[in-house]
Amino acid sequence: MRGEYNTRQKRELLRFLKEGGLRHFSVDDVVFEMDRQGEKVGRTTVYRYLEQLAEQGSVRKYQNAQGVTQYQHVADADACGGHFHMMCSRCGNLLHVDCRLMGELSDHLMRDHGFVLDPRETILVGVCEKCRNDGEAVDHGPDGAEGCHHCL
Amino acid sequence: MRGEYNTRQKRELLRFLKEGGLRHFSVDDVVFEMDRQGEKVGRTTVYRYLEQLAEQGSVRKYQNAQGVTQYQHVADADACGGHFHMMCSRCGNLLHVDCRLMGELSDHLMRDHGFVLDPRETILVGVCEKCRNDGEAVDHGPDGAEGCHHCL
DNA sequence: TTGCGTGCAAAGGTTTTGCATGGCA
DNA sequence: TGCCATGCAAAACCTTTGCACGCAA
Repeated sequence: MRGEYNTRQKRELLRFLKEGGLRHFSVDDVVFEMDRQGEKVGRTTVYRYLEQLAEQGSVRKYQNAQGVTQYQHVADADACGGHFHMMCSRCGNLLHVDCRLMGELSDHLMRDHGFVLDPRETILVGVCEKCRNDGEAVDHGPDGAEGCHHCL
Repeated sequence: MRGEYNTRQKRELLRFLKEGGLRHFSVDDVVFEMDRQGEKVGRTTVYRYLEQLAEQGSVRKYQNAQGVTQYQHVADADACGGHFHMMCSRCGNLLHVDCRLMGELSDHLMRDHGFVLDPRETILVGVCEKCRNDGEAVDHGPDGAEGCHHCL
């Protein structure tokens, strides 16, 4: 059965994801950055382990604007279950939205359209404030997560 | 300059898209189905022409859950510009949402989060009514577009 | 006739799979 | 010792690019 053995690769991969907070990575990012930290983990192993974590819900998985799979660790399996995400199509960063309004939208779609919205899978796409101001693509730094100051 | 010549491939491709209504296709779907209709069009040409149409706004382009690029023809370039789309993660169908609530959400994200939501790129993911009732994946037929009976 | 459009073939990039080896329990 | 985990190499996919030929204007 899968996930039985406690190996160095699993330990280090999990540590790496935890330390990354809510950052999102491609498989390449993970391989490259872990290598930089002196932890060699095979690309295949990264794919397989992230897939496994995704199935059990402790990482989320989505496609970025370029069609490359991105992964994000959610410490608590429910940490990102209650809110939504916005992705900036310019810089690719993921922002977290925890609005009453999103709940209302969910309720409405369910009640009036019979559609059960999945916050884990849905990503709102647009252009973030910084990119809009800069007028060009920029990297917002390690995370890009921001609290909403106007609704919860 | 691009788009100058009126070729058989362009004509047929456009006809095919128009006849498809709001269906969404992968490049493979287009090549395969057109071939079945007796219209041979090279895969490369399909890629190039769809890309061209996407740039000028008459087809929308997005990644499905498996990371394969999907295209959808929007007869009028603005036909799908003002509203949002929901995709059922079970059957893959795209539904159209034209709610006041989505407008409110846009306004709020803009005003309070500085985020400019793009209706063309954003796809709400969840499970549609039919799949929820069926309890399993089904194909809802050629389109799947539905009007909203409760808000505009 | 000119030069855009087409499509084959090849390259590019990402992800999956086969298989022999390594290492946990 | 038994069996899962790992990682190399190769395959499988999807998409883009190079290039010679075809065809619209």
